[in-house]
Amino acid sequence: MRTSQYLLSTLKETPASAEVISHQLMLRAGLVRNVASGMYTWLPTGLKVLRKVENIVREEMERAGSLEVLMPMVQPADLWEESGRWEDYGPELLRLKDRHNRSFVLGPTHEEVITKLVSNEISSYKQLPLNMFQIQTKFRDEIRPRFGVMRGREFLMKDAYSFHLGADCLDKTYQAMFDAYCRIFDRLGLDYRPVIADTGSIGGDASHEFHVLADSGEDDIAFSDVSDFAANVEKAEALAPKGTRPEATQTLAEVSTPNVRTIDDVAAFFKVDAANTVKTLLVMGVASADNEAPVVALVVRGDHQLNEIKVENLAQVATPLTFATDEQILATVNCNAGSIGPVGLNIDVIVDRSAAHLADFICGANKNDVHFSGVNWDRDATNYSVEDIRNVVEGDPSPCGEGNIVIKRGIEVGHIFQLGEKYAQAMKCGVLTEAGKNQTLTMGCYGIGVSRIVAAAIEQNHDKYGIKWPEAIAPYQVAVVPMNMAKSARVKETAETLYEQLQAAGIEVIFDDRKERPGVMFADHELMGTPLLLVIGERNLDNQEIEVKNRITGEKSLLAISDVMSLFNS
RNA sequence: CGGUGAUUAGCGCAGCUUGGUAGCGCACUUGGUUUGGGUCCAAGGGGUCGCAAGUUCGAAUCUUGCAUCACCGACCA
Repeated sequence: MRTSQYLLSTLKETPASAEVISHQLMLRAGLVRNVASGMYTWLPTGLKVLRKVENIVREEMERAGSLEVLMPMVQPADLWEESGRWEDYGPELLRLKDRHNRSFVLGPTHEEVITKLVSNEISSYKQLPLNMFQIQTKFRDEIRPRFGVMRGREFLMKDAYSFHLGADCLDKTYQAMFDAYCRIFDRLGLDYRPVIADTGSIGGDASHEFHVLADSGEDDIAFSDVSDFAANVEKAEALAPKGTRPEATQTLAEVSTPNVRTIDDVAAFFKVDAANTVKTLLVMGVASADNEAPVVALVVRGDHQLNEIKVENLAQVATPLTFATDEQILATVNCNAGSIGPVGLNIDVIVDRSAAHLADFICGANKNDVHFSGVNWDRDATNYSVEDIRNVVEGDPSPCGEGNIVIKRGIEVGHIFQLGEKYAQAMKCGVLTEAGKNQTLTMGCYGIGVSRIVAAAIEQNHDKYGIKWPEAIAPYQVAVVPMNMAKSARVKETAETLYEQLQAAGIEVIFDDRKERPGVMFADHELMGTPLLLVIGERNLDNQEIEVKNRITGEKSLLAISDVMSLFNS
């Protein structure tokens, strides 16, 4: 490609709307342009990268035995009513009507369509297992699109769905997909981790997320500093502290604490670490048949955070998690939120494992402006149950039993689920077994955010000059950059010849034939991240040499013109 | 959806307090200059100041409403 015939569209200045580095660089390097909130046009350079990611994903999915299909982006509402998600999905599902006033949705995912397809096409166990994927535009009406294509409303996704007669068969495909995902991210040249995940709203049993590690990531991942263990912080189990609880050494004391409300206040007032205090949160419990919903107390150590997912999974607590209002708090404990404590509470009290391990701690006294010190479980506070209800923090023992927890940020680029029978059951998708009986199928589903990967790759591979593409997804492998070609006939001739040779060899080459100053050309190619620059100038032509510059390492070297093709022999 | 802020040339911004000819830098066009790291000089083109209503002789500027965009929280590839 010649730059003179290309849409380079590089920007010197950073558009103000771009927050994260990948978004800034994608705009500056001319990869994408914003059309509306969360919707982007892919320019030629960006599309080349997107297609490369797509092709790696496609190749590895096919290698793993998945069959490519293409389903419509617009789907009839009937299907969604059948699965129950017309009700469940909420406003993220963009609904529309056609000219006949029939309802449709813009597909945020394709479980309904594929399950319907399989239910129509497959009737015998002999046709199973079956695994199909597509690479297609999805639309989710995100509450808050941000970070460019990282969280767009319209985005390119690879989604795969597998169908099985039983859990064993699903396990095998799940493992095959897990392995395929590892190969995909290996080939893309990304630093990633598979992590144990919450199954979220899609529901189901086993689930792993694949995260690209980057400080700008939106998810917290908990790792073991020793083993391979990695889990989403929401999912990571917080183990009980080792050993038995220390003995009580202090007596219970009531202390007047005017204007001491927050944990920080309490710790400062008593001159203790927040870890020696507990906070007590009141949330709504599950209503029984004849009663209104009761209030339930949750107790965590002052330095810990409540994990809402873990709490919602408790039988006593209402879903979704709802905090008690100030009026309900007053009615229940007769004090303000800042002075609640577990001593003498006559409601359900659920204590986190770490909080339950404390002795001689400090908590609210259920009287305004009063706290207890020297509190001890069983002696002072009784009738409670102990559960894991907090987020893990750095330094906690790893749930795998080896090492301690380290927390890093990740960008979720892939997610695999074992769905179970949820959709197959709702949409009556079954086959006749060997015994001639109808059996509902078990499903798995496997997603990869293709457009998000492009942004994630940049987050992980850039410097102050611009993008440093991993070789596998660079839009061009090499740039031919002639110095002052307009004035030097032999520079021009050498550059043209090299360009033709490289093209003839099937190498993706961009030839900067603009009448620009060298600095402009260098800046543009470094911004766009082309891995290799061939610089042709009068300076080295006397020796029949050109300069080769490696974008990733920054190394420069001289090379005989006759040896240029040897750069690409691999 | 809640909280915050923004909207003036393709991009980045000033002007608004105190109403009176719409400006700067980058980009773009033309000519010259320069040519191994975003040259320099000169001349030019480009704006219903987000939309609507109101106040006023007169509104980018004041008032009200709406829209859009972005940031902080709850959702997800």
